[in-house]
This record gives sequence, structure tokens and C-alpha cells, in this order.
Amino acid sequence: MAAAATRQHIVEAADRLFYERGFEATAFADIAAATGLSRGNFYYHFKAKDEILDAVITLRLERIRLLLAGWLAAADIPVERIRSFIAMLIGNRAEIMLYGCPVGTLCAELAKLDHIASSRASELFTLFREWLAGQFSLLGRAADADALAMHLLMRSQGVATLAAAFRDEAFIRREVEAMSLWLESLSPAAPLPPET
Amino acid sequence: MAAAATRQHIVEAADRLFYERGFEATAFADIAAATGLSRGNFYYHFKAKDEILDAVITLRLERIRLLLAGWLAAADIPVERIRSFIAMLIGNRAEIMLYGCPVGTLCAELAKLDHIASSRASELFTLFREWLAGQFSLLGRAADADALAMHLLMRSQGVATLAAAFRDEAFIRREVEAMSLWLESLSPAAPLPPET
DNA sequence: GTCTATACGAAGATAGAC
DNA sequence: GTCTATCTTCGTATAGAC
Repeated sequence: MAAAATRQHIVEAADRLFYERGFEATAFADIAAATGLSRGNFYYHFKAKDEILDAVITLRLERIRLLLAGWLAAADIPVERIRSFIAMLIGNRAEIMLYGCPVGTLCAELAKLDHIASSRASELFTLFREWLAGQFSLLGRAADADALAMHLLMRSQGVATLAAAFRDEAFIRREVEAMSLWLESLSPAAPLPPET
Repeated sequence: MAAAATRQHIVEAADRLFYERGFEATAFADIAAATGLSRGNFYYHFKAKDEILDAVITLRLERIRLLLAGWLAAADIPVERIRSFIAMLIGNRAEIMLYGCPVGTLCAELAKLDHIASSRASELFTLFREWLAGQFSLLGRAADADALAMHLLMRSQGVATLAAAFRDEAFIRREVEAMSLWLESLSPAAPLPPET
């Protein structure tokens, strides 16, 4: 198998496992079992476990960029695009109820570990943040676009955390509906904070 | 030193470390360093690390009960009491920006570990949930009290997660202000969802 | 490139002295 | 009750055969 393909295979398995079990709790033996490769082989492709984490973050950054580009292309109006973001909570609800949000939980774990990749993981949030802010700007809310983006990100994170803690799908649906209504209620003229 | 006092000492050190570093990442050596005790001594007080975790959850449950009882006693009207909950984000902002919410991050870690104490950790959320729901009921919102409680919990969790990821105090203050306004806007007659 | 075998250290847990 | 010493397991990482 070509080196690049094997490497990709490892990174994708690690991506899944880091999400489901966490970074520290995932052992090379787990990745070996998932890929069918031997532990020793990993060191041909990566110098250390941290390097796999780095590759996983790079993979996620790239996938998020593609996701955002897709939402951008799929709809012409900003509200529709933002709705794609909100709909993600429904689309991924099964996994969210089991493992929370892959971005939020990774950032939380790395922050506690005081891990060197911590700031890089936060960039995963930044991608969503800036994309959402861009859409809110197009919506005529340039002045508070970033605050609105952070507000929506905040709600999605809160939903993911509680949905996982309580394994509650009805809660997700209810809050997604509330987010949609909040989005509808936004108008170019409306001032901050969002709820007024 | 009396057994009970030493035990308490260990549990309190573990409580701090589990918050700052996470459960798995905290080694007995860390607790030993924090308490000044030897590693071997822990096994006189606890059969295993999981038993320390259990004791930490018990401690947190008790502290939250006291906190909630305090908020109850400190104010006569429900809105004021709920404000105490919201104010917690400001009061604990320094630690939240470093380590997130102690309840949310513990639940997230244990869920990924598929740890036996996972459901017990969720009870930490349940305490807040039921207390908040009680206050919303007193506010005349008995019909959707639990949904309102979950909504507020959700926002606090989202704020904690993003505040930690971006180390952003201004964001906390802004969202706390928005939560306060949302709370003000609630009236006995207003229907669900919260924002309408 | 991928494997097996192994070194090395960290961490949980145990035994027994004091 | 608390300690030191030690066992054991596990996980990262390395060495070297194929």
C-alpha cells in the first residue's frame, strides 16, 4: 500500500477514535485494531502520537472547510446557509448524544492537558465562527456579526453537551427549533443583544 | 491524622485535579504531590481510583446542594434566584476560561470513557436542572419549567465551552447579559419557545 | 512499507514494615 | 494510619528482520 494511503487510513481511524474515546484514552493498540496495521508501523508514518493528533486536526480543518464551502454553494441566501449549520445538530444527533461535539470535546480535553495542539484545535471553532460571522454580515448585521456567530456557536455547544449528558433527542429538536426561530427573528435593524 | 480527615483531604485534592487536568490524566502521583501523602496510603482510604472518583462526585453533589440551598435562602423571588445561577459564570470566569465547566467537562470525559460513573456524574446536571425548573415553576411557567431550565443550562454550558476555547472574558459578560435579558423577558403568559 | 520483538517509563495496585 | 518497596499492566517508542 502506498505510504500516503496508509497514512490517510491511520489518520481517519484516529479521527474516529479520538472523537469516540478521547485523545489520551485512545491507545496505539486501538488504532492498530481499527486499521488492521501493527503498532510499530505507525512510527514509519508519524514520529509520535502528538503528530497523529496534528494530522487529525488538519484533517478536521480540511473537512470543515469543505462542509462550509458546501453550505455556501448549496444556498443563495445567508439565512438558508446558517440553517445548514443549525441542521447539523439534527443530522449528527445520534453521535452527538453519545460523544458530544467533536470540536468542543477535543478543545476541552486538550485545554486540560495543557497540550501544545490546544490552540490549533481552537481553530476548528474559528472556521465556523468566521464563516457564520460572514453570513450574518451578509444578512445586514455586519456590526454585531461576530457576536451573533459566537452566540449561535455557544448554543450549538450547549446543546451538544447536554444532549450527551442526558441522551435526550427531544431536547435537541426543541432547541434547534428555538435556534431557527431566533434566526428568523433577526433583522438588519434589530440591535444587540440577540434576544431583545 | 484521623482517617476521615485524610480521606477528605484526598477527595478535595482529587476534586481540584480532576477539574484542572481531567480524571484520566490525573495520576496518583499528582494527588500525592498535592496532598503531601504517599501513593500507597491512598489504598488505605480507597480500594481503587474509581472509588476516589465516586467520592469526588459525591462531594460535588453535596456542594451543589449547598449552593442551591444558599441561592434559595438568599433571595425571595425566583428571578433573583435564577440570576444567582447566571452570575456563577461571572464569579467563576477565571477558572471557566482555563478549564471549562467542572460538570460539563467531567460528564463529557466519562461519557467517552464509557465509565461506570458516567450516569452518576449526570446527576450533577440534574440538581441544577430540577432546581431551575422549580424556580421557573414559581415564576408561573410550570408548563414549560423543565424546558426553560434545560435552555438556561444549555446556554451556560455553551458559554463555558467557548469561553475556554477562546479565553474570552468579554464573550462571557456579553452572553451573561443576554441571558439576564432573556430571563427578564419571560412572563407567565409567554409561550414556548423562549425567544418568541 | 510493514512486521515482530523489545526497551522503557508511567501508573494503578499490593505487601509488609513501622 | 502512613510509609517504602515492589509487582504488574499498559502504552509509547525503538530496533531490526523481512
